[in-house]
Amino acid sequence: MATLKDVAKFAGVSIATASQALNGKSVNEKTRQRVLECADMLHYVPNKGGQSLITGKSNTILLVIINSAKHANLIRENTFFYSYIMGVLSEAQQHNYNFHLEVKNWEDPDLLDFFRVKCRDKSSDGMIILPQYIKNYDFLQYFEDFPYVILNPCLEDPKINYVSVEHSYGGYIVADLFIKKGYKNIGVIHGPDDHYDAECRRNGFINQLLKNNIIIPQSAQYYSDFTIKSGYTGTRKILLKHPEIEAIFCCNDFVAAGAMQYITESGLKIPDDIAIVGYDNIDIAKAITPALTTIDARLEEVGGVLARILFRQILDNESSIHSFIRPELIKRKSI
Amino acid sequence: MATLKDVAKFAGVSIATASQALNGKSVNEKTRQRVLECADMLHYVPNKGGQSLITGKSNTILLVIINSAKHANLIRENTFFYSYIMGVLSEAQQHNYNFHLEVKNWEDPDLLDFFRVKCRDKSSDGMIILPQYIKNYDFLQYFEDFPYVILNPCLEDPKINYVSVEHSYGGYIVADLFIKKGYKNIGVIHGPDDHYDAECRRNGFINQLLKNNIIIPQSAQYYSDFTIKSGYTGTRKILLKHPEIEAIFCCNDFVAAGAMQYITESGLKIPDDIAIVGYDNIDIAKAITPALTTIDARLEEVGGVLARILFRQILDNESSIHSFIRPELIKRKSI
DNA sequence: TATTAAATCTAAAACGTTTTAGATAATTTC
DNA sequence: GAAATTATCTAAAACGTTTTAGATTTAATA
Repeated sequence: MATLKDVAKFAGVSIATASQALNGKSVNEKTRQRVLECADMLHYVPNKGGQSLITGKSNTILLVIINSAKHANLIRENTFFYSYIMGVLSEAQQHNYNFHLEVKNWEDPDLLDFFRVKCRDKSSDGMIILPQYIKNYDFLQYFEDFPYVILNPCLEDPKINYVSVEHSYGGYIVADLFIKKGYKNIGVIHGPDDHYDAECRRNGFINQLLKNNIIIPQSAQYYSDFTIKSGYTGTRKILLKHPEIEAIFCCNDFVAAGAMQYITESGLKIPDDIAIVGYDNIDIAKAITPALTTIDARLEEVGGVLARILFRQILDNESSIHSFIRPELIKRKSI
Repeated sequence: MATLKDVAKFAGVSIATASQALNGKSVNEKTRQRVLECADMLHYVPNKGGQSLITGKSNTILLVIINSAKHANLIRENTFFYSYIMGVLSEAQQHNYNFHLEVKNWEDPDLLDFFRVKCRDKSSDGMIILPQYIKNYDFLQYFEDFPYVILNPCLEDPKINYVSVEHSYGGYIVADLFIKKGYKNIGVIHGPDDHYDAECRRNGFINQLLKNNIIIPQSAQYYSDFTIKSGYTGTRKILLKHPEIEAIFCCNDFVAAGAMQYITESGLKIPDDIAIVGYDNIDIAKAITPALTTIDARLEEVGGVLARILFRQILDNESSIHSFIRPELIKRKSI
């Protein structure tokens, strides 16, 4: 495999000149052409390791998804991560950066070590962290000057870099929609109680109802694990006890799909008998019948924003960057 | 940031000894302990660039999805890629390898160059290629000894490394199922005509029907672009002309979802009035009502197999590896 | 033409590892 | 106790770049 040395020798110049010619530094135009020709002829491609060693840059960004082992399937089955990934990836490609992906568990005994290493081994220039099921942020101790950004951290410390999707606002929108529609008998299927984003949705939703003097009894609330199945069983549980229910807010679109399966099987009509609202707006929301009214968590956009914030740190040396994104209602046919 | 030199100095040994101590080579156990302690104390982490430069390895594998610009949304919206990704990623992590992802288009003017560079810049040790909408395999010219594996190449050249999912068999299964159920009036919504996998399904399906003297008129066949929408319009087009149709084979689960939307809206019952079979077995298949009978393309498993074949090249220096995977029927409620 | 300024090039250092061949020290063997 | 063996260590080279400071050549000025 040809190296810069070979190219230089072939072109009859020094290594330094060859390097400069290839990197657009000032050299005589005639020699530049000669070097470029030789590089081409020898199929020269710069060695990334060599470049990285001297520049200290890898031209790579790293996306880390941290999951809870208790909910292992969340990552594999919940394709909304795919949207984040595409958002980040496309931004990375626009910056001519490589994209590196890792999935870790909070329970991994080497989790802290993972971060320690990744912040120091120069394999990436910055890190985007998607923490599911918050445990703690001990790992931040290793970051020092290493660029990073966290999605929806549960502590909004002004010093850390983060993007916050205002899920409590998302919950608020749904509550407001229910109120406007005049629903009084309402059910809700929450996310897992240790899932921060789900907690925000829950609070936004419940509080707005409270303000309008609507209280949902505990027996009309169910804590799901975000899966279709738990949406199904949750809905059954609620409806058996509360046949009067007119509308159900589901913490995500999978749960909504499960809810709709149960409701349809029971011979009830959506939205006439029971209205359903989901959350996230993943592809499933468009696929099911009737098409699901849901809250668009703007997943791909969030991925892009995360990446851009990271690049502001990497390229412009900014710090303490925060960004807030409001989810929005997507009206379809289920309410 | 501490380097090996620092660790060595601190421990009072040479750089060589420090390196050997850290890499489990034979050194006196007492000095090893000393070196490890110092490394720890200084927060030492080996620099990847330096390592890669000398070893020629990056401990990284690269997954490249090649799409057609004409069908740009396929990648972003069709989350079955997510399953491939998870399959590859988890295998990579088990080998302690990093995972890089790229999405390219056949139309990218720099596509060839991309491969030329990636095969030579030492940023990865091998490449998995998922070509959608086959154009050609010119890029293989750059691979020489660079480890790679292709999913479903349209040319099954014994010299190249590939995994072949027998989609024609998948098509065959569905045809057989329809025949066993006694359906005579059958509709089919194909994938795009320039999509190789879709072509295989089509042929397997059509041929098996032919063998049983069933011919589907052109007006009961529709070429979709794999989206929900085209499933919807395709189904409408077919059913308006052929109200007698009893079953429809959809080229993927999105299309099946669209088909089901139209059918349900028309007041028809699935599967009583019309049976539907999808393809892929992505999450949507479980989410829609009734749950979709479909062909499991074993996406995550395929990702794992691809990665393992790549590692056989990287680690064991094997070559010309082929693997064949049979899709299988998943019976649910739509037939 | 001599002097100065600008353009062009290069030698050498540096980045942080791993590995090899050999030096030194410790241990075993007879 | 000397010779042979083994264990332990190190100096130096190598990997392939980029960058810096200065050397050389060329062009511009007076």
